[in-house]
Amino acid sequence: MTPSPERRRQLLATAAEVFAAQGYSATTVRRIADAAGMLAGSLYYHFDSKDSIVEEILRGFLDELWGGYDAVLGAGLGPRETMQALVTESFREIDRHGPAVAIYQKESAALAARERFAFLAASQRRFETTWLTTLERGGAAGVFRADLDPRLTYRFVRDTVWVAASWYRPDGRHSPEEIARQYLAMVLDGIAVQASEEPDGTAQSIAE
Amino acid sequence: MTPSPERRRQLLATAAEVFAAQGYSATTVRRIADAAGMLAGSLYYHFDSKDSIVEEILRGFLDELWGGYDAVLGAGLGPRETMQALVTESFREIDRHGPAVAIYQKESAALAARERFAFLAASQRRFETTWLTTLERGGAAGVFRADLDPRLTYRFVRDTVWVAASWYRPDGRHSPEEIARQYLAMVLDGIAVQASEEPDGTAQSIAE
Amino acid sequence: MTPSPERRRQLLATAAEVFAAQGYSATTVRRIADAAGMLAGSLYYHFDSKDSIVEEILRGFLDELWGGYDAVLGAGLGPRETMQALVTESFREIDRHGPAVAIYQKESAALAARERFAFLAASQRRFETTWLTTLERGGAAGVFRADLDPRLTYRFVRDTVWVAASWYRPDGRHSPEEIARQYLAMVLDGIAVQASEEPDGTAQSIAE
Amino acid sequence: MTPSPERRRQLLATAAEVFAAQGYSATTVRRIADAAGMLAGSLYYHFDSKDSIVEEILRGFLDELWGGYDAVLGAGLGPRETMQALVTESFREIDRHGPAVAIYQKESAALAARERFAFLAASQRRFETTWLTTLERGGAAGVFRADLDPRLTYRFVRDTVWVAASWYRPDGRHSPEEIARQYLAMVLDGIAVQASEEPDGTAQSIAE
DNA sequence: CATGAATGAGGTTTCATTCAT
DNA sequence: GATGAATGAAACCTCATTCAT
Repeated sequence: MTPSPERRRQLLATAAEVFAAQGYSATTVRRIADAAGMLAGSLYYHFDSKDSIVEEILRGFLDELWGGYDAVLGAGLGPRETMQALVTESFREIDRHGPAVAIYQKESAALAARERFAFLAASQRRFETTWLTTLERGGAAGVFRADLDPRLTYRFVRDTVWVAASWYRPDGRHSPEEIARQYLAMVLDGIAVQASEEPDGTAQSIAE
Repeated sequence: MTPSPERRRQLLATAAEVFAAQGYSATTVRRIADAAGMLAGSLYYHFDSKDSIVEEILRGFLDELWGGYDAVLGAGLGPRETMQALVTESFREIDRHGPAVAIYQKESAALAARERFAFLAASQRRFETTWLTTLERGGAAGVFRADLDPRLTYRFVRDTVWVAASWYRPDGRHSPEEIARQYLAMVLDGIAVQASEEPDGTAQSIAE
Repeated sequence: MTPSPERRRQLLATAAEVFAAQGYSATTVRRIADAAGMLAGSLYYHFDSKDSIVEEILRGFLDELWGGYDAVLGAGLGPRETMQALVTESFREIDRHGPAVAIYQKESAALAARERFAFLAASQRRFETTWLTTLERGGAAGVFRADLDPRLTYRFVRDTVWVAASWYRPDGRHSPEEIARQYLAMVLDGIAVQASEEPDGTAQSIAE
Repeated sequence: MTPSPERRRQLLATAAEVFAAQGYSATTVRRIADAAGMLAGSLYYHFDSKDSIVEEILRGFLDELWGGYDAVLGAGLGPRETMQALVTESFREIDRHGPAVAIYQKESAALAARERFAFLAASQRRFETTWLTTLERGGAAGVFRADLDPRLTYRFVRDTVWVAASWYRPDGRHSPEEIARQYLAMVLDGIAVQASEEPDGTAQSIAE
């Protein structure tokens, strides 16, 4: 009836929600099965193990994300535009796969230590390189402040964006692009009123 | 239960480190005991349960933090100065009790749902009120931008600060006050070069 | 249940090989299905259960074996010739249904305790009677040594023959009759050089 | 009270009996625990896994056995005496650790395929070398028949001895040395009356 | 204070079996 | 005849917790 890959995707989505809500380790395989309307053992018809479920969730997320990032990085944009595009891309990913991003944010530090999840560590290194390069290019070009440690800035931007996955709800009133715009406004220009600033007053409340 | 509060504090510190590194649920009581150089069962001479260990860690953290926050809030500062003081206070707490903050950041969402940890939810509500009030005072006073949704800004600031606990190392080259200063520079003024800005070039690299 | 007895026989042969190689309990129904090129569930079109598969394998083996044994026992041979004929018959069975014999050898002790496999215990009793009678007839007739406990000799002969199923390969260089001949040479006359012996030098290497 | 290594040995002995009786795979960890008077989970205080239990049983058996074998092989005996000593040693091992030998006999073929049990395969190769060398020495010296394939003889002797572990009971009427003597009488001189033979009539019934 | 040994609940996983298609 | 998906029982194992010593 429903073709197999579709069922798999449903189950992965269900599992991702539970993992995101309870934490990977605190989530029992039975809770996932409950949420999917089946018995715990039945999950093993579709997946090898609990580990393989998160692995598939995280790989799917990273593959898609890097697809978007690579497109941005290959577009030959300036540093500020690159940053804007990367952040927008990230919020789109949060919009589409919020639970996967939340899992990534909360669990990858602990998981990355395990051989099976070495790809997480690899991806983290690529993130760092990507962002540092962009920030340093911006520093050299005079569009990003020179008085900030780029590694500190990198962590600031990285965490600030991903942590949004823990509260973002895709059914809110604003598109991911709109949220990205407001986030970028804060990250780039700060929340304080600047001497030269001309507030445009367009920002509105974002539903939780 | 026992006469030696110093041993207790050592054990709590050890437990906090393990919890912070592995996650609460993924940490076994035996791992804590290993790290403390004793057998798992021996921990129960000092503590009632695993839950009571995190509880004590988190209560200790929150008590200390609110001590500092209340002092700031009672000092009659302006919104910008209040914000600066709160963020500085937070980094001091990260400096002193990094693992506790990391646990709070990662686990409190899941724990808060349980009766025993209702104090976490209460504290979260107090956080929200405190920050929203400060941000709104700042908005009314014209020191914080009016074009940003305060609830979005609140989450942005909150996450941005606490998440630092996951990478901050107390043995780094900079004092928590210095890190707070740089963080505030980013949050308040952004990472982009502003038209009116006079970079002072004092920021330096912060060791991980 | 089904019209194709040939398919059934194929499946039984496949199952017997897997059981012989891995042991009955350690063999999963899925492994058998894999070896047969189908899914586990599909086996249940042909057989009622895993138990019924071994049962059929073992019954088939014992029926055929007793057919041969009964022919020998009814032929009115002397004890030494009876023994030679029984051993030869056994090696023919090993040749034709090696895996079934190996299963019988390894699993029948454990299976025989179960009601369903009572026929194994019955067959074992018949074996014992048959061999003991033959050996005792031979003792009385002076063709078998009188200084050996017949029950010990029985076990010696029985195990010595059946255990060969675990290494015998039907594609070796020697016919089962030839192997039986050499085995009988050892069992009857020993491996030591006898004072009166006239070695004929005909024995050759037997392929594994 | 009872010191730890002693408890361990008790548990291993209990486990060995159950494994020998039911087969490794068919034995549940709970059955072992039942036999030991504890709960299944409690076994894991003493052992890492079911696998590690058999491993320890088999290693213990092989270590002890090779201790005895090496002493024999280093004694500079002739081939016939070497064979007699090895068989006697084997029956002593069956006497002391019957269940371990039975497990070895029934399970080692299947287990040896697994990395963890590679030591079984190694030991099997050493067995083969040891026996083949002895048999060939005997063939060259004219004490073992030259008309038999040594590899066939090797299997015959090997199986014939070990398989006795499946019926031997240490509380029987005969010492292991006495059983070895009778077994050697059969293996060396056969069960048939030889032309030159002088039966001494000393052999008696051996209780099962 | 700490250990060694155990408990008991529950977790992940396996597996024979069923059944609609 | 076979598949795909699921069931349910039971397997192995983990782990917080207890307690006599």
